[in-house]
Amino acid sequence: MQEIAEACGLTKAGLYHHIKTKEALLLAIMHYGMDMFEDMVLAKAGDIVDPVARLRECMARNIALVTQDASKEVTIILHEHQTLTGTAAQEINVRKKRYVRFLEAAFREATERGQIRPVDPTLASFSFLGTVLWIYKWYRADGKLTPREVSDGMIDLFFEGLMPRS
Amino acid sequence: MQEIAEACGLTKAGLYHHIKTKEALLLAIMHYGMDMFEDMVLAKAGDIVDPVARLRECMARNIALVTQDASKEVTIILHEHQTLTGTAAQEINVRKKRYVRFLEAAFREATERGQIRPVDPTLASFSFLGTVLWIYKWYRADGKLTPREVSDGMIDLFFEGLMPRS
DNA sequence: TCTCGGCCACCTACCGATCGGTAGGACGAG
DNA sequence: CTCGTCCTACCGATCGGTAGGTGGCCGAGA
Repeated sequence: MQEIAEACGLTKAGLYHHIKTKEALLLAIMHYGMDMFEDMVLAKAGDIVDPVARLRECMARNIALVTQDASKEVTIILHEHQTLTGTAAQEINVRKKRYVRFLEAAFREATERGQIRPVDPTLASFSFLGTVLWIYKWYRADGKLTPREVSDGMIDLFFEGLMPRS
Repeated sequence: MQEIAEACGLTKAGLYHHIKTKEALLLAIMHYGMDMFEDMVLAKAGDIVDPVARLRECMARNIALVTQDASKEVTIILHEHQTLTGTAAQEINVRKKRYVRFLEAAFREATERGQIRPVDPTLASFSFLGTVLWIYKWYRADGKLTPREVSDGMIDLFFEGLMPRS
């Protein structure tokens, strides 16, 4: 809290004038991160009609978010996934679950349209999320891979698969 | 440290008789987790000749490790990935990187043999790891999915892909 | 066989530093 | 004069860690 206050150009007491507790601040940061996510991913990809195209656009935008635009704001949501307690934890979990339901619906729709093999929508969603969100653990902006290379490569792998097309 | 000592049936001073610092204890716990991982995954799957079969066995054993056998010991390595500092961080990073190199080699070998499409081995490895290791964030033993269902479903998705076989 | 010295595991009691948080006032703007 | 912002100065609790002992076990020597 000391360091956060200094970074805001305040003393600790000055910071506590604006927030009630440390956990309330974390909650506000996470809501801010979820806002950014919804603005930059769901709002842009959510109304694409074709479910596979919707999922591809979602993955591209989500990877961009994690690798560049808002890595700090978003990765804190990912890393501190067990930190909040009580109603604060529930608030964020509700917003997270909306994303999972959104992905599940897209996979289900794609299956029904016959665009993809019949797969468990839940497992497909968590596989999608693992591929995309694990990136925050290993990706470094000063590394060999550009955000674009990661994005294109991951999307190709996830949607086109490993096996040679017969 | 207080709680750990009590769980060991010791006082805090008694615990500190056995370890030097809190960080040294975390390092020891992580080495123990890496030992378990290498015993139960690499040692069992490492010498399978066929690279794709090797990767499939690896994924199955890794998912089993995260969902049942050693979730506590292994997930602490995953979650506290930025906690250690200095040489301790290096020690664990070296062991982690060995696993990444092992996966990369398998993907490269599978590509050279023509068993899979030509893909970037690094991206394929991190996609593999994301799928498998993200599980610790969402999987609950008392949930709907059994470890077996997760394992079978994830392996099918990762290796057979989403698209219908043409 | 007895005993004595040393060692090892572990304890009580405590340390300074830092933690999250607050009381009460200063100060500028309207 | 008041209201909202932000400060100085401080709080009790907890943090990681330690000094200095206590008590039991084990091997060596008489």
